[in-house]
Amino acid sequence: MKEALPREFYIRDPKIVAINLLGKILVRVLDSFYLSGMIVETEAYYGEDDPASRARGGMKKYNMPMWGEPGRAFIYGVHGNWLLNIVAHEPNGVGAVLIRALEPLEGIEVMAANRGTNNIRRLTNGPGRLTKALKIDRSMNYLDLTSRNSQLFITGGREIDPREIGWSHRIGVRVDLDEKLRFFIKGNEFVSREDSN
DNA sequence: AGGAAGATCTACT
DNA sequence: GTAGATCTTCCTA
Repeated sequence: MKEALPREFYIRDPKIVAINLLGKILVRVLDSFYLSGMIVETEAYYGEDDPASRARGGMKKYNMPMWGEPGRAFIYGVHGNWLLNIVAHEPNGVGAVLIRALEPLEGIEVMAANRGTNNIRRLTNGPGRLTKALKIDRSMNYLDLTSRNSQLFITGGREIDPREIGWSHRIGVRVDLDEKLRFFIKGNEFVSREDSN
């Protein structure tokens, strides 16, 4: 199996990281077997100047990872769901990328059991759904995703042609930035929702 | 101590 | 398409 993506991958503008994470593989090591899926939908979040970011309002105990080391997990809860982000920013910056949807690859039966459904398309096509399918919760906060020794890491997947990528405003936020910061693989059936450019 | 908001999900019509 | 459940965290007192 391939190596984990190196730390340098995440030491860039969150928007660049969000786009480049499309097509990569998220791997969850559970007991002695693997659950994995290809990342098909992401969103970029910035620092205190981003009204939709959890960094808005300054550093708190729960959002500290956004100021921390790129390539680590940032996990927090909304509406009773855990959401998985990857810390991503330029040196001395603040930011993270939300993983919004996966295309399931390995361990589909286990994911189905974790989710309590046999509908493959609904296994991991949303930020709260994929964390449940892969058994990701707050205990994995700030875990290093650049190490193959971690229970959660990211490896290279397939190359995505820029023309395969669609984008839209971020979903579920009340006040968004002018720039469209949600990215997805066009036509992929595991994207949470298809939107126009 | 209590209330409200929020990067969501499910079930139902 | 809409309503209600959900639960962590923050803000105010």
